[in-house]
Amino acid sequence: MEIKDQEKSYDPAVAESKWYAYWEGLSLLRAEPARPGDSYCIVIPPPNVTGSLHMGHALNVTLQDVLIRYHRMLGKNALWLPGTDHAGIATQNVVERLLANEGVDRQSLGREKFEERVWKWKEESGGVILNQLKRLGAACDWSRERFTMDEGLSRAVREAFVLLHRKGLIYRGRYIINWCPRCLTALSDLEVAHVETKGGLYYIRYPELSGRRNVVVATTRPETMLGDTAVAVHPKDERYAGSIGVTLRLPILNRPIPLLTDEMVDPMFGTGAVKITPAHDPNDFEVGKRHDLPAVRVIDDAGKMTGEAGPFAGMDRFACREAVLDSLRKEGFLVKEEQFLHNVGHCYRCKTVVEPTESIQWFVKTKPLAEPAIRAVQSGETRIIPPNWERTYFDWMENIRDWCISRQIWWGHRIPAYHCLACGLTMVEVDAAERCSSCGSDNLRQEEDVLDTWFSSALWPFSTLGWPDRTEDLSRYYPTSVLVTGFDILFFWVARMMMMGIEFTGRAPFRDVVIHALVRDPKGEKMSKTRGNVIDPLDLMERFGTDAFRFTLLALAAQGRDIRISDERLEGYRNFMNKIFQAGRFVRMHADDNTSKALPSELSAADRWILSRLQRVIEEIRKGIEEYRFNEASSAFYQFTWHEFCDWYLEMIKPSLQPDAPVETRERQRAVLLYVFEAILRLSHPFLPFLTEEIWHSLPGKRGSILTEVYPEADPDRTDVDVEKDMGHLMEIIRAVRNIRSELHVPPAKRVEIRLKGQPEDLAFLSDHEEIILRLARAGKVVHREPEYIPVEDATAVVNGIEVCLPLADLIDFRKEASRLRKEIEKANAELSVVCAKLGNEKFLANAPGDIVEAHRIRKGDLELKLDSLSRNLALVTRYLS
RNA sequence: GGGCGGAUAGCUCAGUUGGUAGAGCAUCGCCCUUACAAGGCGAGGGUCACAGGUUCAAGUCCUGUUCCGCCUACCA
Repeated sequence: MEIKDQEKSYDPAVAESKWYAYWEGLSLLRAEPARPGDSYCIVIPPPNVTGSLHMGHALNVTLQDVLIRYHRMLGKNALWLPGTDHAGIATQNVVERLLANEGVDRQSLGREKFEERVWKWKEESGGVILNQLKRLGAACDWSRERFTMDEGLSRAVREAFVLLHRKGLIYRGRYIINWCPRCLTALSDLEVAHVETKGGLYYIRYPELSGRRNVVVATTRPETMLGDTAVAVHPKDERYAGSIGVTLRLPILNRPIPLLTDEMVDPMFGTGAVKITPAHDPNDFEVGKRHDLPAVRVIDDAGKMTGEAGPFAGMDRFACREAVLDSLRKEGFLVKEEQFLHNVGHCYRCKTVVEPTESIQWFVKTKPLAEPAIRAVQSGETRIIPPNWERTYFDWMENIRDWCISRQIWWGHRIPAYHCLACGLTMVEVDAAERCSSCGSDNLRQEEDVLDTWFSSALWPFSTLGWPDRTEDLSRYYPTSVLVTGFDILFFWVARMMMMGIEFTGRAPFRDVVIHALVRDPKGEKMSKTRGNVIDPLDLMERFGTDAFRFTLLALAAQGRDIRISDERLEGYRNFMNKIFQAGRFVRMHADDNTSKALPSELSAADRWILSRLQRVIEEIRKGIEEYRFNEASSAFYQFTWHEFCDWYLEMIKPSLQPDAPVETRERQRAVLLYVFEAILRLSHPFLPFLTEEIWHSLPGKRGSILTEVYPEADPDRTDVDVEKDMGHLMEIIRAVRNIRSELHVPPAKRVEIRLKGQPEDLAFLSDHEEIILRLARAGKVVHREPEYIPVEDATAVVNGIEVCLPLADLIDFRKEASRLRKEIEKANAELSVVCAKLGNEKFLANAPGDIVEAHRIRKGDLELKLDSLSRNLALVTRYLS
């Protein structure tokens, strides 16, 4: 596995095609509970089996992969457990569509055949996304892959259901729920998406039976009037005081209904009178219960009007709305129509308008489960990151309502309840019941409904580890270390895992919950199929390489902010990948099998400088990863690798790598070079798994996978403040010379002389490292001048009290030089006045900390010195001009 | 209705105990210098949305305003 050196630039396809198989082949991704090390565990948010990789997955998975690889390199016993979710309604819809293409519907196929068909589909197409995760580099332990409907997890679901039922935390009853007339199932409150919709507000006159007076009600859904069984007003509403208790006549159907009072009514809205439809409105349902009103279902499961709707029976609910309005208009009952903006609930899977409907369903009683889940976050047992999501979590948990968990679909965990057809008893059992425990009849029928997909998802962090069995994995890896997820499923999933995790294991399922951003298109719009602005991660990986793609996501992953992905950004990081690759080539040109792996004891200033910088960047990167500030970690790495290691360090050490350098110097230099570069690769392996593995194997020496290397640790003894300062000055001098050369258009080939003027002690370090200045500033020689030296025909700059003079009499355009100096003076003056203003302020001197004041004083001195030199030099130049 | 977030260089965004405003891309010069033109070197560009306040000192803390997102809610 060698890189061909004739390749001029990095070709990601080559590296990406081989290394994943290599890791898998060596079982490097497999976790072993028996191995030592603190455990570090992540369970993947299981993608839907119907899914294919989108940007959200890519970001989510990249973050987790960074964490897993990082902690593995730290020596932790790391497990990343992958899997997929059966995604009840979504999957059923997909397969139903396939069947429709064949001209078959699920009813005619029958439940059993249909389920077989879905399983078959799952086996054939369900694995697509997992292979896509591999392309991303996800270092998951595939030997532990799970599926929410595999045998173990299904048993966990039944077990959980039974335990909750025994505790009275699952119940069955007739309530109003959200019904999707297209999916033909109940939905939980969360599965209803509210969409602001323009509609009408219709005022309808309900006459008193006596005929003397009328009550006018306002409604957005006139068709439901057919199911009205009362009209309600607020008890303190004086407008209706005289009418309370009278009987009204429901228009069209002419049904007598009472006028009653209820606190729920807002007297300020509409007319202050509300029509009550207990069968089709959650509020009305409650009112109906309080007043013992009949509930009349006028809309059936498919959204068609029932026989109760009289003349409208069989009509679609929306057609009926118009028909009812027509009828009311004709008969003079419609007194007013207004435009009205309100929220309409839609099925989150198929976007059909949801119909609130009264029916018999199963529910989880959530309050008792929510309380400990709230406490777990309050106490810090689980941390939510960034913490501003805590409030959202608390708000939802504190106002939680019971969770409707039964679904009238076929694909999912069938509820483990058995109805006795003989005596009517319902039994809830983990294993299929054979006889009625009350009457002994064997005429039992299992509940037809299946569970909400999110019920099994709620068990995911422990069911995947073997629960309800007390497995080795469970005790080793639970509670898990971190959950990485998007905020869109905070309630659907995170909150419920918290509740169930604590209920069944006694412990919150995660140490940390990391909430990351949404990935948007370059214009900042949410990607969606209907908008047609979906960016395919696989396409980006193809075009820019997986590592560049991952690095882009990481660099943009600032906490609490959405990500806009764009080609420009990817290009930049693709170039960075190539930069690292080229640096690898450079290292390979010099280091060989004989190069020492240990750092030599004797180190040049440049070596000590890069090593010192390396310690700092190691700390920054580690801190960034540990605090989930991936953008900070990646940008620290970028900055160091490109602009310090490549731009400065490599350039500085080139001479000592040349054949004419003394052998010992060369060998020492090679050792340091290899050492630092290896550190760079190890540091970035969690970000750039393919590139680093590729280069790692190309370096001299026999090597295993970089995946199993130790992550660099900062060594405080290698940080060297002095050398950082000295080298900083040296670099500034070089920059100053380059600036002058560039501004004055000195020909690149011109070897200028550099005269450094200053106090001997300030010049000492520079004179020791003249060769670096010569090389990087393209100088012919460096000469030191006493402070008394007067640069008559020189271009000049001032850096840290040292005057940099370039004798360029023959080359200088003195007008340009004068304007360059004026610009410098202007800048320095502006800054000086700010600094002086502060130092002249007594309150500043009295209140600001000593080190700040001192820093200002030093700054002032520097600026004055600089101004002094600059203006003197300007005077010289202008004299020359005239 | 409630909550959360955003407004900083032409564009996209960093900026965590308040202490001299940063990056990438784009722009403008110069350069094929033997790792890299997917490159190197240099440069220009910001009254940090607006108005107040706290402080010696505010992009950073507080209050209010405007505009833009998102989440949530049983006003028919």
